[in-house]
Amino acid sequence: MDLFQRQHRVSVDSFVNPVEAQLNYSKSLSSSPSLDASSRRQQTEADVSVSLDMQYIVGRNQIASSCEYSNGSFASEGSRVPISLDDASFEAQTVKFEEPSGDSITTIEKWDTQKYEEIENSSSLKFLVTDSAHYAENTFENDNVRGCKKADLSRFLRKKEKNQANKSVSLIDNNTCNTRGYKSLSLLCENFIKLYGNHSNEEFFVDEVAEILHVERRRIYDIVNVLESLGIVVKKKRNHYKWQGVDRIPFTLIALKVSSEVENDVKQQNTSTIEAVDSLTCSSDEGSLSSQKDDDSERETGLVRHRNDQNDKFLGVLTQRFIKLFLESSESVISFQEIIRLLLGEQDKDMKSKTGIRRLYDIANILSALQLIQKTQKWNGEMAYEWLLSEIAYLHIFRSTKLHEEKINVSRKRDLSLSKQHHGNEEEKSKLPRRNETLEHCYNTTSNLTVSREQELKSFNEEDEEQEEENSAQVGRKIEKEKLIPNCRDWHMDATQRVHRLDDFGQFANAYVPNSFSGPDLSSLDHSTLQLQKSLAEFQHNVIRQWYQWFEQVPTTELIESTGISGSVGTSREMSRVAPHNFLPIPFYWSIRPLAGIAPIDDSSSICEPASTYSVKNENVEAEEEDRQQ
DNA sequence: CCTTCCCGCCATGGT
DNA sequence: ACCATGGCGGGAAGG
Repeated sequence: MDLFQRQHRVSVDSFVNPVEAQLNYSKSLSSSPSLDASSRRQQTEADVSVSLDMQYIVGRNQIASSCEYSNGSFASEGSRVPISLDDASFEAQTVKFEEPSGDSITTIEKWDTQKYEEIENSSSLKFLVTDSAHYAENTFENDNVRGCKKADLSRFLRKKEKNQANKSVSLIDNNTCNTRGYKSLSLLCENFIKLYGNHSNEEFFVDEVAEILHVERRRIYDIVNVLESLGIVVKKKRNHYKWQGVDRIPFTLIALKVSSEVENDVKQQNTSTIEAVDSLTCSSDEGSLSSQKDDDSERETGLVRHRNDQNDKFLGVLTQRFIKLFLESSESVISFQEIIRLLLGEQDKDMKSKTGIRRLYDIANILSALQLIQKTQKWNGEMAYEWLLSEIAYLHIFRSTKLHEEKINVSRKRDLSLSKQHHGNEEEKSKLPRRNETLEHCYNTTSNLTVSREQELKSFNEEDEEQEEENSAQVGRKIEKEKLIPNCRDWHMDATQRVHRLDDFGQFANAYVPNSFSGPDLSSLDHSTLQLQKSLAEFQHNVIRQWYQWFEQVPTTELIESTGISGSVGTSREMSRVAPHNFLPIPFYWSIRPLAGIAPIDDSSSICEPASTYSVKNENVEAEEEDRQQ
């Protein structure tokens, strides 16, 4: 039992790869105690000690542990210990906790709360008993109460008959629905997402959705506005939206990240890229040059209103800025007060910004329903929100290919458990310059897109071959991987039964740039914007490739489910809604369907999805072709 | 009491 | 003129 109280050393850059870190951690438990465990976040200190004194049951197959760094900061889900279920069905819960060596530590049956508490009291292991139980309860038994069955509801959507309506009403419990919690925006958003999930291209009408979800139309707008700013839905026309799918999120995030990088660049030095930048971040009017000053003056005020013609939905803009905050920050946890200050400015924060704060609550609730953020607390007790998506995703984006490959090679040649501290420090120092470099690369590639793409693909294939030649053991590993991928999927599908949202990152989607960057009318875009969009797509393609490589070199002895639960704080309701997908590192998920991901963007035939999904892209291509013809 | 944030009024602007 | 949108803030529910 005291196994978990041991202090473990954590090397700085082991955040790179959660699976790897996981394995290292497993090794460290089973063999030598001084091996690297993981910290998911970069720490400035050389190492930090982690005490694994708290364990959270976060799902069916695992416990998440939280760890406390020696510098006082607190991070969760740093390491995970796998547990196994005797029975496959969740109802017959006999849970066996085992340490990685395989010895069973404890067995608990039936989610017996008392037993949990006994153990919790008698040992250093701490379980979030009630929350886990609650979690299980809610995802199964209460599914009909809290959730909406997609089949029933969409049938209702089609027929729209009164009888069907009654049936649908029964899905939503009438007695529990009265409390405030059951009317929350986040829950509503959850249901909304459950309703459409990743069924891209499905179209819906605001009034219908409102009817289905039993809310006022006004609430739908709240959600839709946020979803739209994330690219999940697109407005077609009045009262008419199209569901693009939750799998747009990664791309929107990438785009946001890129745009904030660009903004930072502009702030620092006024380079010649300014026009391009302007057209990327704002709507692309003809006055891209002249409209530069008032932007700055507005920025001081705090309440930045982008003078986007019809796109200036305050909630949407605020949402994007909200997210950018996390994408820019080196911390994953930002206190709510800080968010208020950063987004709403100082202001007489008594009455006036009350409205803004209300909106921030709205946004935060919706985003947490999307599993992008989660409510937590800082050590000083301050209410804060935590960004839930793994940071690796974004770090990898801005890592230059060369260095990345170098690193892969290095790590491939030596044991993964070796310390990489020096390497990590170097990386830390050269981080900023490389970002710019990458951006430049991003721009430069636009000039010769098709060629560079060919080259890239070619070089990628070559690399692939090289990799196989390089190490014959690699082949075996690869085969193992082949087996593994379906397993991942199985797990994935299996988990879907518990958490519907897991399924939401559906088919791989192509590059997408949200409206707020491109402006609604793609055909009217100027040349540089198109170029930028293409380069973005190129960029994403590159990222995907890198991720694929990353996955390639992960030693695949065993994959461990990752999780979203992290904080020790939070109401049980919130905990109950935590779903793993957010922590499924995006690349990990993507790697399930690598071929789709690697498909060249301009070759729509090789993409597994119907071309209609890529309306943005297609329009883009069309516009481009028009350009050429003229 | 303070924090959170649901509700719905009503101005605005598209059809 | 109609009505879909969505900014906005009162004030209720939760802690």
